[in-house]
Amino acid sequence: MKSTIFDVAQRAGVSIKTVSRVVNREPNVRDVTRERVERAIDELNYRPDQSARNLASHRSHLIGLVYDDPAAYELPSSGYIINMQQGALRACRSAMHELLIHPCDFRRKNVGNELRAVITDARLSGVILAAPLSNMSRIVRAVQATNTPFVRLSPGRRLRNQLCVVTDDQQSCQKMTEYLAGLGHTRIAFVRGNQDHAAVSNRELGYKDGLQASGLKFRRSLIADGDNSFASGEQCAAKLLNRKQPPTAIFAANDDMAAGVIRTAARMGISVPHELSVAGFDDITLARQLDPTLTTIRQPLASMAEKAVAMLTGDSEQYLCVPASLQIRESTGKAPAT
Amino acid sequence: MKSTIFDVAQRAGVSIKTVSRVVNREPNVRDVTRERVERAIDELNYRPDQSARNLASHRSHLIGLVYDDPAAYELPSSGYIINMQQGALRACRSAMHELLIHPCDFRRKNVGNELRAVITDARLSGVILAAPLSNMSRIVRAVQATNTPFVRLSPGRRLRNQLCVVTDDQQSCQKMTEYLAGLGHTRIAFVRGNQDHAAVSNRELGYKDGLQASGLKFRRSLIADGDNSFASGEQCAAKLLNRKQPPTAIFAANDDMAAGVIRTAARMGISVPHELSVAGFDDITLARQLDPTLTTIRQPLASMAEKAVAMLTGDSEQYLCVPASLQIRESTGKAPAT
DNA sequence: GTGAAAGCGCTAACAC
DNA sequence: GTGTTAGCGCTTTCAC
Repeated sequence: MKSTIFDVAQRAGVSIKTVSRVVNREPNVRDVTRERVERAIDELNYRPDQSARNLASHRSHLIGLVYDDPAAYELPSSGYIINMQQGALRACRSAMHELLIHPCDFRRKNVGNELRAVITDARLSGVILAAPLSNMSRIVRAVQATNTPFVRLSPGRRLRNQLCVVTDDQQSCQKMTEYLAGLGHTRIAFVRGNQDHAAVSNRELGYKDGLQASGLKFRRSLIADGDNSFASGEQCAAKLLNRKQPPTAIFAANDDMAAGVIRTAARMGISVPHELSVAGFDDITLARQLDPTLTTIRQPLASMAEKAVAMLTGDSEQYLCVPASLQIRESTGKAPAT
Repeated sequence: MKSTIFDVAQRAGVSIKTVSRVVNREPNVRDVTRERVERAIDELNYRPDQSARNLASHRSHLIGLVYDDPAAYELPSSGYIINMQQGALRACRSAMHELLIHPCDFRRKNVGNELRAVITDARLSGVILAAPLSNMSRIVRAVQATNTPFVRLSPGRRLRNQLCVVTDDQQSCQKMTEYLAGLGHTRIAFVRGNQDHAAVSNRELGYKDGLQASGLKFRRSLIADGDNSFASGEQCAAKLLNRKQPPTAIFAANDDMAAGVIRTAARMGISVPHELSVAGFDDITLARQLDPTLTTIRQPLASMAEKAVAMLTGDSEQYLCVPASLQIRESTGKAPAT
């Protein structure tokens, strides 16, 4: 029924090693021979057995995608994960690898051991560590201990000799801030995200850069502390908008919080964007479903994951930055006339 | 470095076959022997090599989760997928299997062959086919052709001799309709979903059952045709609400469309739930973020996927129905006084 | 209850 | 350029 490398060799009149060479695209095969083998492969509908190949080669052709477990809390970040998966899958397919997903709750005591177990048990040939796990030393060390190549996604800050793929959080946030300033806003507030997530922290730096580049003064009172959740966005908005001198623009470090800001504004009878401009970061699906639709920064997660897989399966790059892009929609507009 | 079954056998003073028996929980091992082997395993930190085990046993310990590729179109169904993945992963872990995800665009010409290739190449030991792929005969046949055990999720209608896991779409929709009728609504509209998706069609049947059970007459004019998308929900709502006798309640076949209904109502200045009640199906994350929060039916996707994996890895059941549950929130209320 | 031996289908190392 | 041979680390079969 299922044909093996022997069947192919026999039919093509060559040795199994030659078949192996053809299958693995190794050199040292004459074109005629190669064609003959390929014909035999087609005729027999031969497909190499992965288990046998893995066993003999000590490699698994499996890439692990490790990310914060969404089951651990209530969060709408599913789009984030799906995007990564899509990018990673795309790259895996073209590199003849498979993808193993591994959501993982960093709050658990034993994550380190569990991670090590998964990686070694499955003999993963590479691991992708998504943010915010990528900036948690406990997690990174566990992966490192397995001696498996790994790349970190948005680790916040770069470490030498470690593969990583990032986006330009800081610069794109500077651009967004400058864009808001360009609309005439002078009191631009910023809603911080969860400080566990290093890349998100970088967004605040970009906000400050943007203020400076626009000749605006940074005011501590225009900063609010959120935790990346919708609810925290609502709370921060309430706090900011109840000030004697409320901001005319609020820039949130992620879209969920920005959505919370819009909701609170609506409840307070503040019209977006006429009285208040709101911007976010991520470009989750919700951004286009909100009313008004949300101006935000699109994080190229799928490309980032794709590049990460490529790093593990061939590309020799060590560090890659995939630029984010401003998505201007309905939630931002000219500053209201005083 | 990495220890093998030989190392364990040597240390325990037994043959490798006995170690194998212990590892695989096979019978015919004396307790003393078993303990001795287990101690050796611990001491050596032995973990069986999956590739070797798969090669020798002709099984892969891999379950494939196949679902409609979200990249194929613009859809916020990521929560749907994440939920399935979570359930499937949970069951895989307890059954010592791994999960391979495989988003797949059924609109492509070659899906059948691609699917066959993935399944046979990876030697999957089982496949889970999510809706709506589970009710597409082209897809089902392709999976069938591989002779790999598979279970269908929400296939719309049951087929004999085929494993499947469903939820009670029809009954829960009847309950929702009865609930709305119980609030005094007499003109309850229904927004149909995509007819490609058989299980979604069953929801309309439940709506009709509910009307009947409540003594209400079915009116063709209170049915609108959506396609599961947010935008189609908006359009259907506009159509329904512009009638001379508009409905006082709209029940949409999924949450995305229900969200579109709420949006349109807001734009038309119709207050939800005071002038209009709105209900959905699925209980996606968005349901709790809408304003007002959405009354809906929670589809137990994670459990369904979990049971599906269990069917493939041990459980001998053929058919399983996991009940859905009403989630009453802010978007439904008493019918307005005439 | 336990063990010996024969593969599983491939890759790696080296010979030719 | 191509073939030979020896494993990879397990499970299976069957003998004891």
